[in-house]
Amino acid sequence: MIRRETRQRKTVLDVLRRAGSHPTADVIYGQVREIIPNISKGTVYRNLKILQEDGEIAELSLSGTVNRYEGRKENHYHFRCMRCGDVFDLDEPVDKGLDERVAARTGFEVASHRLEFCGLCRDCRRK
Amino acid sequence: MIRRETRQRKTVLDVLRRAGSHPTADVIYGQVREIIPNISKGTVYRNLKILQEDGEIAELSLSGTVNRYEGRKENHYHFRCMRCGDVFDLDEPVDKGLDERVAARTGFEVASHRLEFCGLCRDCRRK
DNA sequence: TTAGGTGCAAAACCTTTGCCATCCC
DNA sequence: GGGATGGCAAAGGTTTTGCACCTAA
Repeated sequence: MIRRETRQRKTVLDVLRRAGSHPTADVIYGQVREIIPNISKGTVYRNLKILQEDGEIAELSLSGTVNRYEGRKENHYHFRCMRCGDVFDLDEPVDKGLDERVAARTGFEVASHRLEFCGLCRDCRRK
Repeated sequence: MIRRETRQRKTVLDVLRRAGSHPTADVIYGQVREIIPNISKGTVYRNLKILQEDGEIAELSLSGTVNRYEGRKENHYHFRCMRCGDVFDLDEPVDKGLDERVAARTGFEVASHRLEFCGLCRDCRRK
């Protein structure tokens, strides 16, 4: 399947890259609609899926039912505030050897790992 | 709100504790129904939520839309096979100091962390 | 007795899909 | 031209909820 460059797909990617956060599909849809007012939700979902397949973006399946997306490519870790629900990127260094150690110990083929912290963010712990 | 001990809630917890895996709500529903044939799905969902609130069980929000649940209380890590979708518990030692290090670095209050590996399980990598 | 719980069914959500028109290469 | 995409709306699947009836304490 040869990908075609469409305005819709490009805009979805742009919005996500510029977001700097981890928006839900619905939030992305809202922002894209400011640029392409008649874009449909189905198109946003389809393109989010395609961009994932192409490795352009990643789907974050953190807690909760709703998926969130992010545009960064390098692996990094996340912190989710249990009060406000916001998700932050962390600078914590990524342990590159972790995958290999687990692979050696389990016999599984380890492709990647994902580390998520949970607690209260700076703003919420003050309240 | 004072909790009452009902057969339904007790059975949901029992099933999950004995499962040793990470079943979806639907799978739990199926197994509970072998014991209480006329239990409703709503009750299973309600009790899964209550048991979470009480810290008896945990919801795993790994990839995919469907939530999975587990009965273990101590922190431990998971491996998800990207082909068969199964989730395995790992023996990998839990890094107890990790939360504190991140807390010190970020100023967030870190309650816990969750580490998930992704790849191919032993069976699937052979195929 | 009575607040909490259950069953049932409908509603609410999020996401995917089918279809046909449209657009890119 | 022809296959990839988009828009629209309906379908699909999971989870939540309202309500009347129970039931544990």
